[in-house]
Amino acid sequence: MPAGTTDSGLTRSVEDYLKAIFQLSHQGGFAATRDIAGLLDLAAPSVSGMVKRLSEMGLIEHVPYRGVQLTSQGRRAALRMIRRHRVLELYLTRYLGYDWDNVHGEAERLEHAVSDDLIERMAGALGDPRYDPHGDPIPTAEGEIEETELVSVAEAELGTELELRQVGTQDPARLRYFAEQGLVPGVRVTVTDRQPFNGPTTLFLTSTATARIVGRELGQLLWCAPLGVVGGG
Amino acid sequence: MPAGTTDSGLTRSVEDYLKAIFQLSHQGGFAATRDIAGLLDLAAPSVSGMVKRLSEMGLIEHVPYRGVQLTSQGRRAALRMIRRHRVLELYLTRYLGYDWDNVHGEAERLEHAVSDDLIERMAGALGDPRYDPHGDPIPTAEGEIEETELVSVAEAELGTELELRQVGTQDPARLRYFAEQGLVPGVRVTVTDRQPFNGPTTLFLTSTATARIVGRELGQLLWCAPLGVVGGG
DNA sequence: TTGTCATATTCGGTGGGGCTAATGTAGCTT
DNA sequence: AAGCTACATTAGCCCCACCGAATATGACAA
Repeated sequence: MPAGTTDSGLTRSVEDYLKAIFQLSHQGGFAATRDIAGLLDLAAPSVSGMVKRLSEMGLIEHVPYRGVQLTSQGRRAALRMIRRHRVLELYLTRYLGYDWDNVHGEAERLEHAVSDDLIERMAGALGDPRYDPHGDPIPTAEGEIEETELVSVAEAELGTELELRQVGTQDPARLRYFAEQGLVPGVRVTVTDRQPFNGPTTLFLTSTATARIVGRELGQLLWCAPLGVVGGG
Repeated sequence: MPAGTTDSGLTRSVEDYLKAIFQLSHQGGFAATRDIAGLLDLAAPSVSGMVKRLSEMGLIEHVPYRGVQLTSQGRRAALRMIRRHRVLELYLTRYLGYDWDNVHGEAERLEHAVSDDLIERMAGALGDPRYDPHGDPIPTAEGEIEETELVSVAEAELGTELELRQVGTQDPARLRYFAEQGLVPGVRVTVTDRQPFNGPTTLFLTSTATARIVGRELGQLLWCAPLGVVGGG
């Protein structure tokens, strides 16, 4: 293992770039330089420089002025980091008193340092979990990740009963707010109303029989799987 | 926190140097360039360069051609790293199935990445422990470390009953051997014999009533506290 | 005193990864 | 077609932390 590298033989920076690129290329599209820079809080030229190195390493494909895509090798490395991150988040939450709103930063630091061995021990202690505290699927050690078609609360059809699956933010304030509102993965909600012009959505929480009004911005962070239509349209 | 630094505001490298210097300056003496280089597996010029930076940062005092000493600030930072390392070793051993012979490397990687908060959570989960799995004292969060006068098995007087306190190696093979021999912190032993010319020492283990013969090299790794004279001299 | 030798330091160079300022390009608009 | 704007890239620079080669120093021996 050369100096300055982690277990994977990649540097921390490289690992961060790959993770960022993975997150930015949801639908097999290209990740743009400026978006990577935004996500990693770097200047654009730094990204251009790294993009060059990454593509020389065979981890990404670069189409100048268009963006980048992970190669299968790059994707493997990215999924490995995501597994580490999510296993760590769950472990810290389960065993060390972290909450879903403050665990992200700690996992972000540890994900580069822990050995694969330790991650598998943690996963074992957790019973080989499939989801992290935010509901995001944990890739397997073999690099498989569950892909589910989810719909955001802000877009879901009226009258649909949904299961809240993923909360798409790491912002502590928003996460705390969601938790207060009972909007955590696993709860069932029905979309009862939505105001026009990108207005707020009204949800009915099945288990507690209470209503919640969720603005567009937050609604776009709540990802759900449909369970079936409850009320008529 | 500037880029490339850890929680302490120091880089990983700096943290490693400080820890190494602490370990090399047992009795308030100077740590020599070559010894630091040896411990960290670096070339001597690299150490000279870092020594310059560390002394500009006020973390060490450098007497050219003599060596370096930690300042109180440097000592604090070093003890902080040692606390992290030892808390991690104990946590991994207690909760994640590591053994005392394979835990060192993992702790070495994590000690730079974990937050102070996480260390204190681990310490809390462990009940604010005072010793790591090798018997080494864990500095407090405030930077106090227990200093006990210990004597090595290779030097201990004949006829003394001793409590084995610390095992001074991280070498997995030696640690495994010690464990097989029942030579772990906490056991009581009496020195019954020693061959001349730096020969092996014979120990009698109180609890199992068995004898062990320990050569000089290994005997120097086993540190004990005296309990009192048992047999006559 | 003068060598000699081990050790320390200085010098010059490398690579990773970041930055700002300057320049290039794609994709509109007009 | 020309120009504007947003974005990407190149150019030139910095810091960290390492290296080997060359040089300096201290301690001891002859």
